[in-house]
Amino acid sequence: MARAATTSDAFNAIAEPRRREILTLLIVRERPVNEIVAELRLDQPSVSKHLRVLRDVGLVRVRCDGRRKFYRTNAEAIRPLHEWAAAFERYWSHQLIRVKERAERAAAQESK
Amino acid sequence: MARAATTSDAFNAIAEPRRREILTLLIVRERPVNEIVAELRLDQPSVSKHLRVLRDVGLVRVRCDGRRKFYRTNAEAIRPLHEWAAAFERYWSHQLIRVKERAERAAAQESK
DNA sequence: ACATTACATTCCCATATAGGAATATGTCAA
DNA sequence: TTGACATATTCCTATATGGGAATGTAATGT
Repeated sequence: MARAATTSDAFNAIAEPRRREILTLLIVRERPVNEIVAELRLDQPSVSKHLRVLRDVGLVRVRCDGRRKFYRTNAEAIRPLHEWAAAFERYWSHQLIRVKERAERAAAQESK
Repeated sequence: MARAATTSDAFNAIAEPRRREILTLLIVRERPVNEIVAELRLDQPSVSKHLRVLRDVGLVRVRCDGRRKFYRTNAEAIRPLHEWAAAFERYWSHQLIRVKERAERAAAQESK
């Protein structure tokens, strides 16, 4: 089998750096497509395709107004990612403590 | 261009569900490959290949002991993901507040 | 009606899988 | 040495891109 589709879930969708940039841009406020194009300096079709992926997994929402479409990030859809990563939080704290302790022991050793 | 390599960064590496399972398993304690195989019921070559990807992006570390290799999750490498997602945290809080307020207004309207 | 603006979709292609099967490499035990 | 055990790598293949170019579609202005 090949790699899972980018639209299979938020984890796959955010693997693409451009899509993360779009999400960061659209969390501040909604924007029409041409503004995203101008801001990120990407081709319009490229932006539309990324937005399609983001929309498919619920990471962005659209509001239509005439011929313009305003997109905005749906923060709620990023929560699962945050929670998955947060489960490791206490471990890196521990690792930092261990690193700190080791450094302190080394410093104490050195000063002898 | 095709999709970025799974080894290009942690975001791409964790897009694969099996790799996330491996990371969750190996955060508790280090384990030799055959234990991962048994625990997750995957083929050994598959596990080795996933571990290779995880190792390339620094998400796991190895300790060799005779013919066995003990892998463990390097929590520190998950931190960037956590921080990226955390930047959206306050927005979903806001969204939740808005949803709550809307629900309350609707309820108030209904009771009239 | 017609040109223009704003987006979306389609086609083509080079590239990177992930899984399965087979094989290679490295280490220990008798 | 030889065989068993533990892990890694290589081949093969179907599939899914992401970028570029071209085209489709819908709404607006004149």
